[in-house]
Amino acid sequence: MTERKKEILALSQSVLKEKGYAATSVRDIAKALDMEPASLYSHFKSKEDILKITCFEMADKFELAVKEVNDIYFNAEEKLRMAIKLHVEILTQNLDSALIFIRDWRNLTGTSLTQFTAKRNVYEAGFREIVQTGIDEGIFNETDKKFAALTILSSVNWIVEWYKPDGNLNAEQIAEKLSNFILSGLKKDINK
Amino acid sequence: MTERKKEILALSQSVLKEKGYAATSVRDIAKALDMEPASLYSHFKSKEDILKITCFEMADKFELAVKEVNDIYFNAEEKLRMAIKLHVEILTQNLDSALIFIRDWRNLTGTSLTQFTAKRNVYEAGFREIVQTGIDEGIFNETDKKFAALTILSSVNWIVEWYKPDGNLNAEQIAEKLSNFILSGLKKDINK
DNA sequence: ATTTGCCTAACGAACGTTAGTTCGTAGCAG
DNA sequence: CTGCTACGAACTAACGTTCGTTAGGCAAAT
Repeated sequence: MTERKKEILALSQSVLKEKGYAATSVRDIAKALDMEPASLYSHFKSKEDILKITCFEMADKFELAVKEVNDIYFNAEEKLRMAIKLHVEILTQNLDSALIFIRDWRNLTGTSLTQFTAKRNVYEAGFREIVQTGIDEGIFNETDKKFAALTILSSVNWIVEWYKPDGNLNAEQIAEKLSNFILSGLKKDINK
Repeated sequence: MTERKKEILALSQSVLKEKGYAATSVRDIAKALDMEPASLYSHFKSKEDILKITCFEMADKFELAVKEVNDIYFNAEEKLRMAIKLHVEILTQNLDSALIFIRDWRNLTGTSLTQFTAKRNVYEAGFREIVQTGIDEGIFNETDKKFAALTILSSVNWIVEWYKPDGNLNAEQIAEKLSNFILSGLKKDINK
């Protein structure tokens, strides 16, 4: 991928995140890039190509992160905290792509869609494995693993909806808050 | 709203939930209804009209629910459990509309968009108030209220992505699992 | 001399929407 | 009960616009 292509991709993503993939036209993207719509096709095969690259780049990052966490040995709590931290870092360092990845992947078609959901399932399975480790170690409540993994991911993913890079919380602080919340919940431990 | 209009609205929603508002054409909807695209305009002013009605009907339901919970006196934990239960019930009883409400509201334009986000803020404020009550009563951890409310709402809303009406969990069971998770987290209380 | 990056021009298809019309039926007057 | 009226709900046809995309050319960089 040439520098120019990366540049155009990044700018395209910042346009796509605004109104969503389906509601954004190739002409919208071109206008933001101050070029003609047709010129985009010197770099990308199609509009969907942009979506595909975006979604798969993000999916790869997440997949890699969760594999990394599950390979290294830690106890389950450390694993989960690390997975959440990496996840939040990926999200906040790629806010535009992340939003598109989370919100617009459904607009993929054909084999791209199939392959994407497969990748996504791998990632979710990685999270479930972490939860399972915790249950095995006896430090997590016995709970529906799938349910827990989905609930964790949903709370983490939602941050793309409200996170502002210039806000008063950085990625690490958000990750820690989230980890505490997910691990210990809202209720005070009165025995502490 | 006539019976026929309700019928058409419901069927339109079941079409819209599939590919999302922006990616669904008036012709898609008409085809599912086995009628001509133009005929839809006997019932709705525009495509956006369908989205508007859907979003505001749902917003009204949620707004009403959280008001109800905050008016009646309970302790904070009961309040939160009740709010989550009502929220899950509304979601699961209106799965199509709920998905559109959560995913597609951004496609609203002009004053509809303004009014919608205002309604949504009212609802979120209601949740924050519940969290605040818990902090005041000393049973919830002191935490960023906004952060907590958003995290709670995100985990609850995500169920529209995976909930299947014929699955092995009904709305009440989901609500209870979610409440337990949100209140106590994943970590076992070893002092119990 | 070839490649790269963008251009102009235009294609056919699909888009949301409107105008005007037809058809069945409910309500009512004779 | 019949005949007239009004209206709701659908139709056909088409509108102007926007869509994603392609073909082919041109100028600068390699």
